[in-house]
Amino acid sequence: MLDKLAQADKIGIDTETTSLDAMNAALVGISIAFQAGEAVYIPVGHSLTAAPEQLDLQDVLGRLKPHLENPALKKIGQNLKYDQHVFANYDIALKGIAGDSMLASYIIESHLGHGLDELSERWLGLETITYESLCGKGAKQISFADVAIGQATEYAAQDADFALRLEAHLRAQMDAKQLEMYEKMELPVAQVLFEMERNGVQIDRTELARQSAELGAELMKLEQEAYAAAGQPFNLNSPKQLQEILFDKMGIPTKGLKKTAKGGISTNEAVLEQLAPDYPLPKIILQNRSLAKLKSTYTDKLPEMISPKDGRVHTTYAQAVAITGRLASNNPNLQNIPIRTAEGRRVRRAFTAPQGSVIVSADYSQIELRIMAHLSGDKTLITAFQNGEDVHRRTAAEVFGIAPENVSSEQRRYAKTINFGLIYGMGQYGLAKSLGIDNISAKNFIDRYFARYPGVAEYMQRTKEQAAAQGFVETLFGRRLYLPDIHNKNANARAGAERAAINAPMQGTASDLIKRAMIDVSRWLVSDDLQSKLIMQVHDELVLEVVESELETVKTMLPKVMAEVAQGRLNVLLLAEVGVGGNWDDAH
DNA sequence: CATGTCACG
DNA sequence: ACGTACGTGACATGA
Repeated sequence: MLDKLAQADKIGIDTETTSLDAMNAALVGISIAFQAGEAVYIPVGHSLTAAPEQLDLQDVLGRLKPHLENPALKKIGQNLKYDQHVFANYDIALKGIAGDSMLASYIIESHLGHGLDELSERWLGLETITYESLCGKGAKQISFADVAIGQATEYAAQDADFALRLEAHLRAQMDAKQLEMYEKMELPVAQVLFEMERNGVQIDRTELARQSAELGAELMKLEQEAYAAAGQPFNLNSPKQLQEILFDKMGIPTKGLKKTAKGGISTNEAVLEQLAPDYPLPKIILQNRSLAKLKSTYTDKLPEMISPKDGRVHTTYAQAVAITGRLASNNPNLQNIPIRTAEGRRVRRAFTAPQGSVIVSADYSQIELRIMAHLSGDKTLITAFQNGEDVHRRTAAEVFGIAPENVSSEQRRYAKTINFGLIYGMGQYGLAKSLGIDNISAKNFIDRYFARYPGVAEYMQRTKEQAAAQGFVETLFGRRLYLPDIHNKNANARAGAERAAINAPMQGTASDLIKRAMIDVSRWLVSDDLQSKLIMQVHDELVLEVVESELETVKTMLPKVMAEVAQGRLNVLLLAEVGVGGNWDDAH
């Protein structure tokens, strides 16, 4: 096999491990495919009962390392970022990553599944051996290390083989733009994500423990208050029990209250806010919900996720989940850390930089609105951005027919709501609700908006028509977003697809742009030999850990690099705003 | 495993 | 009669 490896210029590769958590996974075996239908499996970590005879792990890795680290030997796999972490756990830097079947599928059909089993069936018509068929599922699942060598070999070798075949097949389906997105955007981004995941972020455990204790005390008080208001104890965290207390026991009228999908009366925030002026319990529940969320999801949970190896938290970025091209973050999700309320925001004080470093955050200013200005070609909107105006104020001035300096704060708020709402395809109903005005006024307001911004109205219309005619819309860089429901005979589903069609090019183009920024920032840090590192991405924001000696350089260069990613492709400027601090809150 | 709820951009 | 602004992930409950 080593002889073959020395001759090969491209291989399929896959690892079998003890865990889905890549940075803590131990190797069980490695499979390598040389061509369609030809692959080997090297067991190195099976239990003795599963594989009585195995080569020595360190010996195997020592012999493979030069090949794995050889950038000239092309590696193809399924979600190679995972395998890259596994190899990195053994001090092997996987090089020459030239293709990834998961990312290839994502480029072609972001709205469908990208699992290897599913792809093999869909594209190659090949039935796969499933992981579950070998290891079972749920509580009774066994470790891959305990799978007998015969079965393990079939399974593992097949995965490397199918990934190799699939990647070639999918690559051949791409047009020139898609191929460019794949090779120049998604594959390089995967490398940046690998680095960011590996870097992790330092979390102050003591700070979170303090907050947990405070929240715990507050929650105890609220619990007692709730029991008193309800006249009996109950589980505040149970929507079912709460519903019984409010609408059966207390007999609160349910007329006009929102229902859940299953037809019960909802106890969500909007409903409780509605009831709060008339009853004490809803207000208590609202406070309880907000604090309980902070405690269970953030202040209690994040410390559990700190790696004992380096005292840092390592998220996993999912690159092929969101149909618009956005990333998603999980285990833990670092893209939904609270910011909107003061109590929630405190969680960010626990995201810290080590001694001698600071947190630097840079976020794109109104990137989706700028993209709307570009895509619609609307002169007024574009001019406002080019002149660095306050766009919401300008919108208010246009729509209310007054001078910008005479716009009241309420008028500006209206304009801001409509500017953002349009990005999501909001209608008069939604606008009326979020502004607290009636439908007719909302309709009026929208009409005036479109009269002042005819380019935007045309864009909305054009996008819907394109979606209906082609079944997909595109981002500025040619990422395709399919809308299967655009011809659904259910009017609600169809309307939903139309709103998605309007939103997708804006959200998707913004995603493309920040992905380019991540690639460029990463290359700049390497080429300028800086120690500063990317540690998080939150859709329109990049967060870095910056050594103090590099702070001035980063403060100057980071927004510059981020603003230049669209060079020549957008008819509006991009602006990135930088903040610095000892923690993520202060960096905002 | 489904449901309801709520955190983010 | 229903739903009504797009895209995500995580938690607690309860069947």
